[in-house]
Amino acid sequence: MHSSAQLSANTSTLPPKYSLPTPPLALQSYANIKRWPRDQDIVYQDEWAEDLYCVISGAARQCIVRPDGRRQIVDILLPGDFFGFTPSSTHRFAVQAVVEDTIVASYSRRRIEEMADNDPQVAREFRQRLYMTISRLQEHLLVVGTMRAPEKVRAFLAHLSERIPDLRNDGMVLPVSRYDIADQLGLSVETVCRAMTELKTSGAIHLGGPRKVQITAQH
Amino acid sequence: MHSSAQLSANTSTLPPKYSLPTPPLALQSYANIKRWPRDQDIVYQDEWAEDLYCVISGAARQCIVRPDGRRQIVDILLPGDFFGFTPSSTHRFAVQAVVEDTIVASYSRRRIEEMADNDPQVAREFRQRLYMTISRLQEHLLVVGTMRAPEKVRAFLAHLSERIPDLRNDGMVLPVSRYDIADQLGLSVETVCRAMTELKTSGAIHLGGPRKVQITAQH
DNA sequence: CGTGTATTTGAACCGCCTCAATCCCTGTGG
DNA sequence: CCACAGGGATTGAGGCGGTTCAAATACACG
Repeated sequence: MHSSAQLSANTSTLPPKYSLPTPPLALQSYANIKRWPRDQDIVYQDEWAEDLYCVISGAARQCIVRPDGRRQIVDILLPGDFFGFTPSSTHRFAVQAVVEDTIVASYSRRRIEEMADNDPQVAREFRQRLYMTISRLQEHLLVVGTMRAPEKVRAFLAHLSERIPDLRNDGMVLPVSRYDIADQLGLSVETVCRAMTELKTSGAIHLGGPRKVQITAQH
Repeated sequence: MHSSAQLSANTSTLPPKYSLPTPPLALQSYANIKRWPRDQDIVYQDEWAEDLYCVISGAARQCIVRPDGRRQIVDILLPGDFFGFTPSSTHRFAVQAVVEDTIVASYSRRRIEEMADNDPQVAREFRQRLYMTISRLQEHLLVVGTMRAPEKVRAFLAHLSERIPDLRNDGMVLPVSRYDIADQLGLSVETVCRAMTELKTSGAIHLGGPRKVQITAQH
């Protein structure tokens, strides 16, 4: 019954920057696992907020489409990332699978709250996740607010490479399209492309195909 | 001993959008209250993260100064807002008083965590605050990412007016300068000014002095 | 191998930034 | 009481970065 032992032991010692490696085992038995096709809505905009979610594998985007058609991505969600937090009774943002067969665990909000009430350790881990979400958002705000296009893209790639779990020696495979990058950074697709080639030319990154990026150690 | 009764009773019923009206009474006895002069650092960038904070009155900005001198404000903190959350062991961002005599309560992080462990109700309220912080950041990201200057300023004013506690009939008194607005929206001061006069001209807002703004109901 | 989508490149335009100057408001000292 | 100083706010002119529109290329899938 007391499930603390199953938790990844990293609530007092401080975890890596933006994500915890695994979904919380303590909640495993309550998880409702689903597999999602690409571009499918996992959470609809303004949907009633009954569940919380954790990405198991793949990737998702948390975004909103404004009346004028512009889309803003507020967060890219990778394995281990929770989403669905809201102070309101509905989800303000939609969440969509970015890659085919994205696997997501969902948990009854009410049940998670109950578990947190009964097990301080669960509550702690939960808070830890919330801290990381806040940290990620703030860091992203910094990028969107102060940088120019090539810098933005560089920072985006750097942050992503820190968070991507299966990082190969020859670089990473981008889970997202240029459009996704553009919509997250507040740029047009074209500008993202230009920034990308500029970074390649300047030697900041190496491109082995549009989705295969390696960040160069030095400038 | 059991302090739940003192809490503002709004953890299951859902609270207003971005802030809770009062600081949590349950923590009152542990609060370390301080008064801050304008522009003073309440939290230093990269300072060791031992405390959590709650604005009692006045206002504060959470920001960072980049190597190139550009400043980004990631959050404006008003009465009832908590700050100091971080998954790391240091504070990534500085927090400064925006208005003279800003009053801030600080709490030992460790002690708060202990209280949350012992009292589920405290933990719940705490999570609620975290949700609101996330919500505010996401909303802000939306503004910075998708809008153009006048729209940004308009949205900023709208959000602020929803959060400001002492809202007078003839509008609100801006706690922040044009520079603060600029640094939060990723604009230059001049552009903020131009946007401001444009909004005034178009009738979207009414200005009774630089710091006295009234948002017009229509358009 | 063809079709549709993603990515990349080019050219012209526009919004925002920079630089500069002026105005306004407040506080201070003569 | 007024002159002055200083910081915030505003307005103007010119340049640059990013957007938009258009087109070409690369790539994945049937």
